[in-house]
Amino acid sequence: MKIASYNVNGVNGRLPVLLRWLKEAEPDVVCLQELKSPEEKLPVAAIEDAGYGAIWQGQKSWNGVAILAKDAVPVETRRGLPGDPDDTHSRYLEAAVNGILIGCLYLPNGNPAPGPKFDYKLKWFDRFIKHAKSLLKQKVPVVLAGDYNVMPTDLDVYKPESWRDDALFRPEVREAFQKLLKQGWTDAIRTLHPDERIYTFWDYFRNSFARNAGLRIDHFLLSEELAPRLLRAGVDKEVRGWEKTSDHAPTWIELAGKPKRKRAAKE
DNA sequence: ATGCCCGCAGAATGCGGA
Repeated sequence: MKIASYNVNGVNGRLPVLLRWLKEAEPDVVCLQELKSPEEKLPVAAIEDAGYGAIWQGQKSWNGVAILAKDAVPVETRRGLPGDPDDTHSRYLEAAVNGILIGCLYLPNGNPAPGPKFDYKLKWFDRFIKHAKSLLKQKVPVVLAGDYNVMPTDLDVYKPESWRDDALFRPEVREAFQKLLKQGWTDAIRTLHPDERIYTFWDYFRNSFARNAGLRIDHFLLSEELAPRLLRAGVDKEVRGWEKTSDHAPTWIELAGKPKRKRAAKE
């Protein structure tokens, strides 16, 4: 079973890239972030035609998350993080698919730091940590997948020195990430590739992708019930080189155990 | 120290991204 996460940076402008990647990569579950689309403009039919059931949390202009499931409809368990009824950002969706609880998140960027946006990031992170703990207590297979906007260690940044004061790398957010791991979550990519430089994002400036000046900010955290099933993890880096592509590349994990699929309609 | 390159909203630039 293959579960992917992809910050598409505008789901409508990116639809050809997304559809091509879905066809080539054939993920069973996909967490999307940064849809940047109001509810009424979400490309629901195109995703269904590609063979995916989906649940969506859109928002005009910014944010937005979705969970896609091949030949299945995700069973929604939560929409939005608990802890702040005034939070209007579309950044968290949760659903059960094939016996796995999927949390799809788009953690706030937080720049410039310090400032109100960084404060919002830290508060959101704190709410996320609390919710993650409540999920662990359920003792079920859980994956928290998405754009965390955090590089956990120096190994996750092409040039750590120049990112020290950035909202994605400041000590407060790296500590928050470590706090999550200490609850018992497994960072899937880093666990399988402990010493490898792996990036999931290359910004549009400065010819970053050609220079491989990247960041690892898209992560999969696995609960203790799910971690033993982890087989492989990787980044579909070539997608970052396509025309009209996102600044993130699709990132994925493979778990032991096939999803129950409906039989194909034709041979 | 700032812009670079992008998408979006919506009609020009401003905002947000990371």
